[in-house]
Amino acid sequence: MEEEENDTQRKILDAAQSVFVRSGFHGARMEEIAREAGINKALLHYYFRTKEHLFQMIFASVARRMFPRLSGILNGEDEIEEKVEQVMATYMDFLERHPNLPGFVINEMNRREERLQQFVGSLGPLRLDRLTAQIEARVAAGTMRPVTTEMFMVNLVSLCLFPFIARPMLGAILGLKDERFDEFIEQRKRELPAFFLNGLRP
Amino acid sequence: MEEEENDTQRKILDAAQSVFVRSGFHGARMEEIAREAGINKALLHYYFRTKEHLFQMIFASVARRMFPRLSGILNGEDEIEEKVEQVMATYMDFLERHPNLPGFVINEMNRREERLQQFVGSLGPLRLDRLTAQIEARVAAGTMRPVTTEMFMVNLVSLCLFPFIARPMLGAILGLKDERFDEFIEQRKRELPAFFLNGLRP
DNA sequence: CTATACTTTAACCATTCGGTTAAACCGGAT
DNA sequence: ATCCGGTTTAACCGAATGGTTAAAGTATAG
Repeated sequence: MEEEENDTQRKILDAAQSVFVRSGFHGARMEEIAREAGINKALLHYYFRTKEHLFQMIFASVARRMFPRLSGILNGEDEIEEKVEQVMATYMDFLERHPNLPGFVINEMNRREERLQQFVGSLGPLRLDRLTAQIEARVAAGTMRPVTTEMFMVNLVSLCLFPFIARPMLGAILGLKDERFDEFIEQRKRELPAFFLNGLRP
Repeated sequence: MEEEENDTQRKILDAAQSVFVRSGFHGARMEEIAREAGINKALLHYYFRTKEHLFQMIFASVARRMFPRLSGILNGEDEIEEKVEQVMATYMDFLERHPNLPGFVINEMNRREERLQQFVGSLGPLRLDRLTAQIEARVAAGTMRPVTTEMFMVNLVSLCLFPFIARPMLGAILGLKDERFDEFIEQRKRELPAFFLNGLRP
């Protein structure tokens, strides 16, 4: 009785995500998805009519997971220092487990404007008023240099996300491959909050 | 007599870069490149035998321009503060003029390992020993918190590059579109060096 | 038993796309 | 006049690919 959302469908979605993320929409082959799901093309189309349709499922699902629980932390009651530490830890832990989701999402968004809507739609509403209030209070008190919430957020996300998006490039330029890269990330997790918070001191 | 490297060839390369950067290797269509160059498919293959061949030209050329003159500045004689300001200014000016080159390069590198070689080959040798010496001196003097040259570089590049790579995403999340985005970047150019340098204070 | 949903097999269609070919055209250099 | 490289036109090829179809097998629930 349709218990657990159907095993085959699950296998298809997993395979599709793997292939789409690895190859992008244009590079992905339906045949490959079928093979990786352990089924055949006919059944694939039986479940998901078109490539476009399947892709949209995957994209929405991946986009939804791109910022895991950060919104809650950022608009919570903790002090800024606490928030920054928690967000960075949470986010980089997540990225270590899913290192190539962001590159996929960002790239597909660059290619087709329509995906923007899907992306926005998949996001919970981003409420940052409490964070903004905290920042403004600090600035007014002179304990933080003037900074907009936008700038704050972009810096935060840049520092977390970029190394994963550009991983092969960093590998090539700085010789950060595999284990070296993992070490690098571990070190980064330790240093980044202090670096970021320090940068905001007046 | 073969004056200026051939006009048609130039037009083809320009069109190819435009299309490849916009659509990626798999998304790009030879027909479209021909059209955008104002010629036809036959002539396109007359100049560049295969899509792969044409792509490699473009990729190498674009990769070569991805870090314009940063190496020279970073290993120069100036003080670190001066270097950081110059690098950020130079780089972000460049990125304002070529906002989508990095996304293209990084993405293609993510898709096919072989491109790493091409990328590395297109880079001048990256010498950072003088910068490293400066950092170490500062750290030893207690005027800078301990940081590796790698971490220094990744932070620097992250903060400059990421907003351009993720431009549509930032547009969607933070409402930074077009003019707003340009303003944002201008503001960023002013604030970023101080933020970065400040982050390294002990 | 039988209806129904799931699954396989295998062939097939239409389109797209990279790439080729052949013929003719054109302009400038010799 | 002729030669030649660049250029166009237009047709064509072959492979890959998204998608369809028909027929048959399997399982399970009623």
